[in-house]
Amino acid sequence: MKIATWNVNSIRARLDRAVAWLQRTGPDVACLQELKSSEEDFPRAEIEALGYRIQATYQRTYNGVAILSRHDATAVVHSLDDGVEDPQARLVAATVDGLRVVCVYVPNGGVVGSDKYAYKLAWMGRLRAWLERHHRPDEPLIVCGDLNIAPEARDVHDPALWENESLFHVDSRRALQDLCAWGLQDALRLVTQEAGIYSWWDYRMLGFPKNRGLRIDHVLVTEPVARRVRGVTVERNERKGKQPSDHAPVVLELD
DNA sequence: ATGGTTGCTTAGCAA
Repeated sequence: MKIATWNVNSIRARLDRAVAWLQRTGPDVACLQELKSSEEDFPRAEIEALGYRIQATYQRTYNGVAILSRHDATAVVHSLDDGVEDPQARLVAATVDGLRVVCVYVPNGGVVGSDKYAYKLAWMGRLRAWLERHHRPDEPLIVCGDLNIAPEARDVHDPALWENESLFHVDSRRALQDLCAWGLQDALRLVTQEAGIYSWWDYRMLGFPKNRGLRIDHVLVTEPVARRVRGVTVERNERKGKQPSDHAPVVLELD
Protein backbone atom coordinates (compact mmCIF):
# COMPACT_ATOMS: atom_id res chain seq x y z
CA MET A 1 0.00 0.00 0.00
CA LYS A 2 1.33 3.41 -1.01
CA ILE A 3 0.38 6.61 0.80
CA ALA A 4 1.79 9.87 -0.56
CA THR A 5 1.81 13.49 0.54
CA TRP A 6 2.52 16.49 -1.66
CA ASN A 7 2.19 20.23 -1.30
CA VAL A 8 1.16 21.08 -4.87
CA ASN A 9 1.15 24.89 -4.45
CA SER A 10 -2.14 25.39 -6.34
CA ILE A 11 -3.97 22.36 -7.75
CA ARG A 12 -5.02 24.26 -10.87
CA ALA A 13 -1.51 25.51 -11.66
CA ARG A 14 -0.21 21.97 -11.05
CA LEU A 15 -3.00 19.92 -12.62
CA ASP A 16 -1.04 18.50 -15.57
CA ARG A 17 1.87 17.55 -13.36
CA ALA A 18 -0.42 16.19 -10.64
CA VAL A 19 -2.26 13.96 -13.12
CA ALA A 20 1.03 12.66 -14.56
CA TRP A 21 2.35 12.08 -11.04
CA LEU A 22 -0.75 10.18 -9.91
CA GLN A 23 -0.51 7.98 -12.98
CA ARG A 24 3.22 7.35 -12.60
CA THR A 25 3.46 6.90 -8.82
CA GLY A 26 0.00 5.42 -8.42
CA PRO A 27 -0.56 5.99 -4.69
CA ASP A 28 -3.52 4.25 -3.05
CA VAL A 29 -3.94 7.41 -0.96
CA ALA A 30 -2.64 10.86 -1.88
CA CYS A 31 -2.72 13.75 0.56
CA LEU A 32 -2.46 17.15 -1.12
CA GLN A 33 -1.88 20.55 0.46
CA GLU A 34 -2.14 24.15 -0.70
CA LEU A 35 -4.92 23.52 -3.17
CA LYS A 36 -5.55 27.29 -3.31
CA SER A 37 -8.94 26.56 -4.83
CA SER A 38 -12.60 27.03 -4.09
CA GLU A 39 -14.73 23.91 -4.34
CA GLU A 40 -16.27 25.18 -7.60
CA ASP A 41 -12.87 25.65 -9.26
CA PHE A 42 -11.39 22.34 -8.07
CA PRO A 43 -10.63 19.99 -11.01
CA ARG A 44 -12.80 17.22 -9.62
CA ALA A 45 -13.62 15.46 -12.89
CA GLU A 46 -9.99 15.20 -14.00
CA ILE A 47 -8.98 13.54 -10.72
CA GLU A 48 -12.02 11.28 -10.47
CA ALA A 49 -11.26 10.11 -14.02
CA LEU A 50 -8.04 8.59 -12.66
CA GLY A 51 -10.04 6.46 -10.24
CA TYR A 52 -9.74 8.60 -7.10
CA ARG A 53 -12.39 9.64 -4.63
CA ILE A 54 -11.89 13.12 -3.20
CA GLN A 55 -12.27 14.32 0.38
CA ALA A 56 -11.24 17.92 0.78
CA THR A 57 -11.62 21.18 2.59
CA TYR A 58 -11.47 24.19 0.34
CA GLN A 59 -10.45 27.82 0.61
CA ARG A 60 -10.16 30.31 -2.20
CA THR A 61 -6.58 31.61 -2.80
CA TYR A 62 -5.04 30.10 0.34
CA ASN A 63 -4.56 26.73 2.00
CA GLY A 64 -6.94 23.87 1.21
CA VAL A 65 -6.16 20.16 1.66
CA ALA A 66 -7.40 16.95 0.06
CA ILE A 67 -7.27 13.20 0.54
CA LEU A 68 -7.52 11.26 -2.72
CA SER A 69 -8.19 7.55 -2.34
CA ARG A 70 -8.73 4.58 -4.61
CA HIS A 71 -11.10 3.01 -2.08
CA ASP A 72 -13.97 4.33 0.04
CA ALA A 73 -13.19 7.00 2.61
CA THR A 74 -15.29 7.02 5.77
CA ALA A 75 -15.64 9.15 8.92
CA VAL A 76 -14.46 12.24 7.05
CA VAL A 77 -13.81 15.38 9.11
CA HIS A 78 -12.80 18.82 7.88
CA SER A 79 -11.61 20.79 10.89
CA LEU A 80 -9.95 20.68 14.28
CA ASP A 81 -13.40 20.81 15.82
CA ASP A 82 -12.34 22.75 18.93
CA GLY A 83 -14.65 25.74 18.89
CA VAL A 84 -11.90 28.12 17.77
CA GLU A 85 -13.07 30.60 15.15
CA ASP A 86 -10.71 29.71 12.29
CA PRO A 87 -11.56 30.05 8.58
CA GLN A 88 -8.28 28.50 7.40
CA ALA A 89 -8.70 25.15 5.61
CA ARG A 90 -5.80 23.12 6.93
CA LEU A 91 -7.01 19.67 7.95
CA VAL A 92 -8.95 16.80 6.44
CA ALA A 93 -9.07 13.31 7.89
CA ALA A 94 -10.60 10.08 6.67
CA THR A 95 -10.40 6.33 7.21
CA VAL A 96 -9.29 4.34 4.17
CA ASP A 97 -8.64 0.58 4.15
CA GLY A 98 -8.66 0.52 7.95
CA LEU A 99 -6.09 3.29 8.23
CA ARG A 100 -6.90 6.68 9.75
CA VAL A 101 -5.30 9.30 7.47
CA VAL A 102 -4.89 12.88 8.74
CA CYS A 103 -3.80 15.33 6.04
CA VAL A 104 -2.51 18.65 7.39
CA TYR A 105 -1.10 21.91 6.14
CA VAL A 106 0.57 23.46 9.17
CA PRO A 107 0.80 27.28 9.09
CA ASN A 108 4.11 28.59 7.70
CA GLY A 109 4.52 30.98 10.61
CA GLY A 110 5.99 33.97 8.79
CA VAL A 111 8.58 35.77 10.90
CA VAL A 112 9.49 34.36 14.33
CA GLY A 113 7.71 36.44 16.96
CA SER A 114 4.93 37.59 14.62
CA ASP A 115 1.20 36.95 15.00
CA LYS A 116 1.51 34.31 12.29
CA TYR A 117 4.18 32.53 14.30
CA ALA A 118 1.97 32.50 17.39
CA TYR A 119 -0.84 31.07 15.24
CA LYS A 120 1.48 28.34 13.94
CA LEU A 121 2.52 27.25 17.44
CA ALA A 122 -1.08 27.41 18.66
CA TRP A 123 -2.23 25.36 15.67
CA MET A 124 0.30 22.64 16.49
CA GLY A 125 -1.06 22.54 20.03
CA ARG A 126 -4.62 22.36 18.72
CA LEU A 127 -3.63 19.45 16.46
CA ARG A 128 -2.18 17.53 19.38
CA ALA A 129 -5.31 18.23 21.46
CA TRP A 130 -7.47 17.04 18.55
CA LEU A 131 -5.53 13.76 18.42
CA GLU A 132 -5.95 13.34 22.17
CA ARG A 133 -9.71 13.93 21.90
CA HIS A 134 -10.45 11.71 18.92
CA HIS A 135 -7.76 9.05 18.65
CA ARG A 136 -5.38 6.73 20.45
CA PRO A 137 -1.73 6.01 19.69
CA ASP A 138 -2.46 2.29 19.43
CA GLU A 139 -4.74 2.88 16.41
CA PRO A 140 -3.33 2.54 12.87
CA LEU A 141 -3.08 6.26 12.08
CA ILE A 142 -0.87 8.56 10.07
CA VAL A 143 -0.50 12.32 10.18
CA CYS A 144 1.05 13.56 6.98
CA GLY A 145 1.46 16.74 5.03
CA ASP A 146 3.38 19.97 4.93
CA LEU A 147 4.32 20.39 8.60
CA ASN A 148 6.41 23.48 7.79
CA ILE A 149 8.98 22.35 10.38
CA ALA A 150 12.36 20.71 9.85
CA PRO A 151 12.95 18.37 12.83
CA GLU A 152 16.74 18.36 13.07
CA ALA A 153 19.91 19.98 11.77
CA ARG A 154 20.48 17.10 9.35
CA ASP A 155 17.20 18.07 7.67
CA VAL A 156 18.39 21.61 6.84
CA HIS A 157 21.04 22.57 4.26
CA ASP A 158 22.44 25.33 6.50
CA PRO A 159 21.11 25.01 10.07
CA ALA A 160 22.80 28.19 11.34
CA LEU A 161 21.11 30.21 8.61
CA TRP A 162 17.69 28.79 9.48
CA GLU A 163 17.67 28.63 13.28
CA ASN A 164 15.92 31.99 13.54
CA GLU A 165 13.38 31.17 10.84
CA SER A 166 9.95 29.77 11.62
CA LEU A 167 10.65 26.55 9.67
CA PHE A 168 13.52 25.56 11.98
CA HIS A 169 13.21 27.77 15.07
CA VAL A 170 13.54 25.95 18.38
CA ASP A 171 9.90 26.60 19.33
CA SER A 172 8.65 25.10 16.05
CA ARG A 173 10.84 22.07 16.55
CA ARG A 174 9.60 21.69 20.11
CA ALA A 175 5.99 21.86 18.88
CA LEU A 176 6.74 19.03 16.45
CA GLN A 177 8.40 17.03 19.24
CA ASP A 178 5.32 17.59 21.42
CA LEU A 179 3.08 16.34 18.63
CA CYS A 180 5.19 13.23 18.16
CA ALA A 181 5.24 12.65 21.92
CA TRP A 182 1.54 11.79 21.66
CA GLY A 183 2.63 8.63 19.86
CA LEU A 184 3.88 9.39 16.36
CA GLN A 185 7.14 8.44 14.68
CA ASP A 186 8.81 10.08 11.70
CA ALA A 187 8.46 7.31 9.12
CA LEU A 188 11.49 8.42 7.12
CA ARG A 189 13.72 7.99 10.17
CA LEU A 190 12.54 4.42 10.55
CA VAL A 191 14.25 3.57 7.26
CA THR A 192 17.28 5.90 6.97
CA GLN A 193 19.55 8.08 9.09
CA GLU A 194 20.94 9.88 6.05
CA ALA A 195 21.42 13.65 6.30
CA GLY A 196 20.53 16.06 3.52
CA ILE A 197 17.17 14.62 2.49
CA TYR A 198 14.97 17.58 1.65
CA SER A 199 11.36 18.00 0.53
CA TRP A 200 11.19 21.76 -0.12
CA TRP A 201 13.43 24.22 -1.90
CA ASP A 202 12.68 27.95 -2.16
CA TYR A 203 11.82 29.10 -5.68
CA ARG A 204 14.13 32.06 -5.06
CA MET A 205 17.91 32.31 -5.15
CA LEU A 206 18.34 29.12 -7.20
CA GLY A 207 17.29 27.14 -4.15
CA PHE A 208 16.86 23.82 -5.95
CA PRO A 209 19.89 23.98 -8.29
CA LYS A 210 22.03 24.77 -5.24
CA ASN A 211 20.20 22.12 -3.18
CA ARG A 212 19.42 24.65 -0.47
CA GLY A 213 16.53 22.62 0.89
CA LEU A 214 14.70 21.65 4.07
CA ARG A 215 12.77 18.53 5.01
CA ILE A 216 9.45 19.97 6.14
CA ASP A 217 6.99 17.47 4.59
CA HIS A 218 6.48 14.44 6.77
CA VAL A 219 4.67 11.18 7.28
CA LEU A 220 4.19 10.53 10.99
CA VAL A 221 2.91 7.11 12.02
CA THR A 222 1.63 5.37 15.11
CA GLU A 223 3.27 2.17 16.32
CA PRO A 224 0.87 -0.23 14.53
CA VAL A 225 1.76 1.50 11.24
CA ALA A 226 5.48 1.78 12.06
CA ARG A 227 5.67 -2.00 12.12
CA ARG A 228 4.40 -2.10 8.52
CA VAL A 229 6.76 0.50 7.03
CA ARG A 230 8.61 -0.92 4.06
CA GLY A 231 10.03 2.31 2.68
CA VAL A 232 9.80 6.11 2.50
CA THR A 233 10.84 8.00 -0.61
CA VAL A 234 11.13 11.70 -1.36
CA GLU A 235 10.46 12.09 -5.07
CA ARG A 236 13.10 14.71 -5.68
CA ASN A 237 12.72 14.42 -9.45
CA GLU A 238 9.25 15.93 -9.17
CA ARG A 239 10.91 19.23 -8.21
CA LYS A 240 12.66 19.28 -11.62
CA GLY A 241 11.38 20.32 -15.03
CA LYS A 242 8.82 22.88 -16.05
CA GLN A 243 6.48 24.54 -13.55
CA PRO A 244 7.26 22.38 -10.51
CA SER A 245 5.77 22.90 -7.08
CA ASP A 246 8.37 24.13 -4.61
CA HIS A 247 7.75 20.86 -2.68
CA ALA A 248 8.55 17.28 -3.64
CA PRO A 249 6.15 14.41 -2.84
CA VAL A 250 6.92 12.01 0.02
CA VAL A 251 5.74 8.44 -0.49
CA LEU A 252 5.24 5.83 2.24
CA GLU A 253 5.10 2.14 1.36
CA LEU A 254 3.40 -0.21 3.83
CA ASP A 255 3.28 -3.98 3.98
C1' DA B 1 20.99 41.08 5.75
C1' DT B 2 19.26 41.32 1.33
C1' DG B 3 17.03 39.79 -2.70
C1' DG B 4 15.32 36.48 -5.10
C1' DT B 5 10.46 33.43 -7.57
C1' DT B 6 5.90 31.73 -8.00
C1' DG B 7 0.70 31.92 -7.57
C1' DC B 8 -3.50 34.40 -7.01
C1' DT B 9 -5.51 38.45 -8.03
C1' DT B 10 -5.11 42.55 -9.92
C1' DA B 11 -0.69 45.93 -6.41
C1' DG B 12 0.15 43.40 -2.97
C1' DC B 13 0.26 39.40 -0.02
C1' DA B 14 1.74 34.74 1.10
C1' DA B 15 5.03 31.43 0.85
